[in-house]
Amino acid sequence: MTEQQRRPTLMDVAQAAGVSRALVSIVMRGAPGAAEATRQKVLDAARELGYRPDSRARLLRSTRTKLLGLSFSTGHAFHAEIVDAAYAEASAKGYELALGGVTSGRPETQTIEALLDFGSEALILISPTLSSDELARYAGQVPVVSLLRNDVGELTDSVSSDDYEGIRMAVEHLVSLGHRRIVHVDGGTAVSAEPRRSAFRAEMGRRGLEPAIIAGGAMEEDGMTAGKSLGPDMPTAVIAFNDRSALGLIESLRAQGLKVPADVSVLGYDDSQFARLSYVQLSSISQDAPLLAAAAVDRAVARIEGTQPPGHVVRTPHLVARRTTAAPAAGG
Amino acid sequence: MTEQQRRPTLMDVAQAAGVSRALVSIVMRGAPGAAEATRQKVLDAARELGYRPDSRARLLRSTRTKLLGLSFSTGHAFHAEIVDAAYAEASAKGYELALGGVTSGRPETQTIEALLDFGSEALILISPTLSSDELARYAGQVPVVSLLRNDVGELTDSVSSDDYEGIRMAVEHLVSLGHRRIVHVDGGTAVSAEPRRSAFRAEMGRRGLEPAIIAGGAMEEDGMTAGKSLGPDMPTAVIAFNDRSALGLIESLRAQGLKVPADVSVLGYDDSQFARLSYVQLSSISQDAPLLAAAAVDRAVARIEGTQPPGHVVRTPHLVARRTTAAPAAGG
DNA sequence: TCATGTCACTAGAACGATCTAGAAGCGTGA
DNA sequence: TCACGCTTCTAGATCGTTCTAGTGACATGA
Repeated sequence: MTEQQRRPTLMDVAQAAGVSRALVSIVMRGAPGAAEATRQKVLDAARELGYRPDSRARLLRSTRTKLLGLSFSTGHAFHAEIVDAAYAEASAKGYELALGGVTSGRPETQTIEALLDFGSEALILISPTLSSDELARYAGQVPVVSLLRNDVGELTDSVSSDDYEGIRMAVEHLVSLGHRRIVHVDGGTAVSAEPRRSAFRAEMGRRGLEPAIIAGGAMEEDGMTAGKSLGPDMPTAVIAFNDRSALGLIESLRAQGLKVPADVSVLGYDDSQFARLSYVQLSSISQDAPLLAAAAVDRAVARIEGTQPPGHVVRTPHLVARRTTAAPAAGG
Repeated sequence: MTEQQRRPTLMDVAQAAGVSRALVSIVMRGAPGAAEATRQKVLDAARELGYRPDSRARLLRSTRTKLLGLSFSTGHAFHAEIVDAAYAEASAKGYELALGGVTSGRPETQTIEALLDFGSEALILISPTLSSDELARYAGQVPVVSLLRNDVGELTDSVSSDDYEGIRMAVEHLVSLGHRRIVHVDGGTAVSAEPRRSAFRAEMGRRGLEPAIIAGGAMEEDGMTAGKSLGPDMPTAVIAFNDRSALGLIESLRAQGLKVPADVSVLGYDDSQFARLSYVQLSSISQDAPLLAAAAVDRAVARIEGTQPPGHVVRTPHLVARRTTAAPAAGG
């Protein structure tokens, strides 16, 4: 049943239309240099045969691939949002996206190699875990844009959100509501956990408050665990490393019979889809995935097409106040 | 800074090693036909120059690409789990994976075209929404495997989980716990919502029970809404369309002051990562993503390498009983 | 000694597109 | 009439591989 017939080539179309291969190439590319009548004739023949240009051959000849490689972690919902936005921005700029998934069994380097093999003209890496040196090695081959992480050395571009400013806003928000005893459940070894930790320390210190930090992580489980250890000395507000941790934290507080935000305010980070769920309504710091993604794509395209040196773009996050933060109880 | 020097080719390596291009090609492919000493000499030269085979040229010449196209929906965590497993299975079979994301702004056809342009030798589509006819058109070009959906016509392969059996197990589980008043919150227009609906009707009917069905969907919000409409005539158990819906449902029940599973048992579907979260512990029907993914990859590879006709693989799901299902209260 | 086979290697033609250089057709002005 | 420029079209080289068909060297067996 499956007709495994050879797929038509430029040559076939050329013969069908009675012109040369070169002219068919011109028409298919939409390049100038073909009379309108011939153009139509060729297009008709191509449609008739079901011709589809062979990108391998095309790309081999014309060093341009118009392809951006994007690596992301499967399982990070926040990354998925970035992928969405990146698709839109890339296609608006006339580029296609090659996706590479990083999973537990598939290290980042392997994903990057695959993206390069596809012919990516630039790489956009979401929260890369490679060292600056390793990144620099790739950056010698193609422009590399690190997304959500900015300590990547001079040869790699970066587009990130201002972690300090995000935490400052978080502290500011809670303090202005009247909170004084605020705890930060950190991100452990996750990318950008450290800058947030130190930002928290600095901003609390600046206000003369005690910067209590508890070990956490990037997942619900981490928030759960942190929530339990909070027990004896319960603060009036908690800033979680991210939304997923915040969700686990809230769950743990509930289990302890505490109400959010009546007894404890909880602030997330990322403003992910979880935060927006109607039954969660998590107050969160938004890094604005679509904007970041667009900026990263723009940066990659600029590097490909221009001769600009690598640069570091930092965007300011913003606070999205929902239902999990409020003024502390009178006795707090 | 960025040295934009031409990347080395087979020719460069050949000259450096003092042999012919063909021999370098043989060595790089690990093909037989080269003396060990020469092999080493060539490999050294290649390493020295930082040679990396140009996949475009390679693929152009050897019609084989060893590439499987996989389309998935960003935002579906369950799909991400499949992607993970597919990567592992594909690489075990010596294939690379090309990922294509389907988003709201990027229809399935566009994703498929992109995957074909990359040179995919077969397509694996997770829950495709195209009609059988449209799928058949693509199936004329390359083998197409539909994952999680099996009503795809004769020309398209499919790997799916037995929805009837899944629902049967769900009903069986709840009935054996002592439940009689069971409601199914369905998946609305989602893929495989219909087979689950009718399976529920049949299995309840077979037991002489009333098959109550409430309109739902695939997201938390849908479960929330359904949960509210349950109000006046609360059943003792609910089978949700999937885990996300189940989560919303549980949240809605909680808001109504009901305890799960003491007052109402809730059963999910997919056994996704959400179900496994320690604070959720959702009982669920597992479709076993890794197994399904592996089966789909196997099927695709078999179709590529053999001459088998399209086929439909159906796997049996299994029940994972956790903490959200229990015997109904005495008065129930 | 000579056909035969095996092994290591090579020259040159593919693959299917794009690109360069140039040819053909046609109108225009000197 | 001829040179010139413009538009439209074509032949052939080219991209970096793999594949086909072979070549030469050497060993083997009759």
